[in-house]
Amino acid sequence: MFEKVLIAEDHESSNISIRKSLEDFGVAGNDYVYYCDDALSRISHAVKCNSPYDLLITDLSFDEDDTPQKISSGSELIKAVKALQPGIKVLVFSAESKPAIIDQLFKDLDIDAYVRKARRDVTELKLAFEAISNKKKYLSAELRNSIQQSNTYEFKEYDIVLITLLSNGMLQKNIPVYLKKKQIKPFGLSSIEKRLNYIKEALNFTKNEQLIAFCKDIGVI
Amino acid sequence: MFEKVLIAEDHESSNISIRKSLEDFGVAGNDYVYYCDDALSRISHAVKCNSPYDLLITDLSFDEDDTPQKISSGSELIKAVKALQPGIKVLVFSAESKPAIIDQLFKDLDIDAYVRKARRDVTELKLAFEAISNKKKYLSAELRNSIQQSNTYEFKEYDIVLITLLSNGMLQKNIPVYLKKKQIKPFGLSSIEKRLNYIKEALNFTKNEQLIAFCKDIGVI
DNA sequence: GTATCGTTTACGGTTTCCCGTAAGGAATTG
DNA sequence: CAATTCCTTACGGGAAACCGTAAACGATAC
Repeated sequence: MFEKVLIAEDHESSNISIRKSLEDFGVAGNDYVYYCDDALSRISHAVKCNSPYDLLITDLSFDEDDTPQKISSGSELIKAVKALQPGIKVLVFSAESKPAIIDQLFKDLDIDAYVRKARRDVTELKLAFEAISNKKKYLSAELRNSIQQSNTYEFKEYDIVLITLLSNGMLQKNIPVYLKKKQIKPFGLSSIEKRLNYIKEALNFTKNEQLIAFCKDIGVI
Repeated sequence: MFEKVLIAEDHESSNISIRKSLEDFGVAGNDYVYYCDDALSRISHAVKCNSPYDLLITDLSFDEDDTPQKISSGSELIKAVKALQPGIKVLVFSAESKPAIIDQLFKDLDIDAYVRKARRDVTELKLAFEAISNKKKYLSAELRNSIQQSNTYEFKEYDIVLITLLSNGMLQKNIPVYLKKKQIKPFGLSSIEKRLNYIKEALNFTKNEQLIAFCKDIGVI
């Protein structure tokens, strides 16, 4: 069972529900914050006071507002927190449904549970608490499946540059001069054509328009 | 003040928070459902019993699951509900942030308030309750701005068809046969080229890629 | 009927894109 | 220092898109 839990969630409504499900689960000592920076300083302070948190519950995306933040996303927060307190358990609670992104959380950030904001999310939160307190990981069967099936193309930074330029209306034949100016290699028109072709082939697309639409959908541009 | 409120929201966590903010606002009589079909039958029943709901609070997107639904989205639900009970007030509570979509809700479905699931959403919910009970509409200043900015060009249905086809990878020169088959006029290649040119000119774009990116951003495709 | 106006379609020249092939360069290996 | 391999760039022919102009069509008015 957890003694101290920290909730980092910017949406008031979600924040309330997380707190409520923690209470239902029998966890009394929980704190909540609406900003990543606040979360990190709480963790840091708790570690210094020798009363560290057992569990961090965090969203992935945090809205920007008039309070500028050093840390602006859940994954950055997790990275920073684990640097301070490697043993802390982490539960991510987010609306994100893209398999590739969720997969990375477990692999790169070694999180302990992922619960998607969805139909039975509160029920799942409790299952996740249960699992973590038994030193297990938690991911719903549904999401586990979609991760296995997902074999999306992994966009490199170079790809994003090209696609962004196209989406800004630059003529393909003018991209070489831009890349040369920015010292991005390769800058030959042929290389650019080849790369775009390669991407489209990998995704089974034929036209740039399709690619742009796809990238907008999955959020890489 | 409202006497009877119905909440249609599939996410357990959001559902809980909406109920809580209604209570805080002093509304005792609220019902909640997790499916659109349930919502419609509740409304229908209440109308028949001569004790109709004053307010419907609904999400826009509902996850599919193993319980197949006739109505699968909030906007369909609103349409069906208004057919039964034209006078009912409607508050949409959703994570959707695309200006075009939110704008349509007010214009086409004549909703009374839109609150985005975001940082201070519970506070906004209460402001929206307040506004509606004073027979006013509610939309946050932030969203009002983004709607004004994105409304530089009004997309017709024909435009959407063309842009969607392009974003699906169809060659421009093949669009005429498609339109002819679907009996959409005009279908001449020249007309298509002219129309696309007209749209791009209006938005100050030069390339299709730019147009696709823009439409994805504001949510018309 | 014919004149007029606006819209739709057809056509042709130019530009851009697409795509295969080959040449140039750098790093690696024997 | 060749030989190789891999990556980058150059080139050229053909396809598609772009763009202006003119012809065809349809509705309306006279």
